[in-house]
Amino acid sequence: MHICEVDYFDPRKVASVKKRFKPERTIQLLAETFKVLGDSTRVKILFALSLEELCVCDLANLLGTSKSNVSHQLRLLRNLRLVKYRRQGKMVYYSLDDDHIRNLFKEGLRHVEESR
Amino acid sequence: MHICEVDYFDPRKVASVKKRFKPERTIQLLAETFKVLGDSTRVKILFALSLEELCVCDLANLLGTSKSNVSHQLRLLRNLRLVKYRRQGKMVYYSLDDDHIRNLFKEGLRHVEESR
DNA sequence: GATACAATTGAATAGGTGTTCAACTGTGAA
DNA sequence: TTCACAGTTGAACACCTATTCAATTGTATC
Repeated sequence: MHICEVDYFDPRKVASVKKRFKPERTIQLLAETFKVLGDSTRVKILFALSLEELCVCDLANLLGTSKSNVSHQLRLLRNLRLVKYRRQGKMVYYSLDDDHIRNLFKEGLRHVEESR
Repeated sequence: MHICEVDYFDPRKVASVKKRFKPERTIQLLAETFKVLGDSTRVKILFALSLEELCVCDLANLLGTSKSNVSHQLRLLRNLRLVKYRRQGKMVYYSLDDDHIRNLFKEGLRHVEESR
């Protein structure tokens, strides 16, 4: 055990971990991605979009909330490229951006469904 | 296209999605799990623990923050059973609870590292 | 043009969250 | 029992976020 000005810790371990650490930017992006998934309204939106392409009105009706709210949440999801959209007339149809997010979702579901 | 009191939407699609929806409790748990992953301090802690078993002091030194802060974050991670710990003398050693969380992490990393 | 309406946007606000500080617990050693 | 210190806890505070409301934009139809 080694000493430091304030506290005891294991500098060998700490150095070894530090060496293998991901760059700050990667950590940041990862946290932001998880954060945007960390809200039940957005989880519902993403789950719905994993089943069908839907418009804002469909989503609002499905979730029992306002179009405005859905639109706000979709903007966050768009910013992190988790969903994509296409315009058809007055409607805007949303869907998942790729299979990555689908896998992330599936892995998360497995975690919460298998434990307890 | 069908009409509803307030807005236009597709009741066939909406009903189909509704039928296949996960229970509210599952959605909630999934959102909570993602939410706890959605903070860079906690991401760092989890990434570090995915490499080595570490004590609170090690983590505080590694992240350049206080033991108090690390301890607070670890409590959140403990509550969702993402990390486990063992006491050895005065020290408490933390590690990832299982491989689930490791996979979730890996999937998230793949997402942010591959895109752009 | 004017109207209808899906969707977006900005402001406002109530409630939530991360970090710090100080006090406290629990364990081992003297 | 007393001390040292790793770790935890609670309160406080500044900051962030989800939702609502009102106003606006964009597209199609009349």
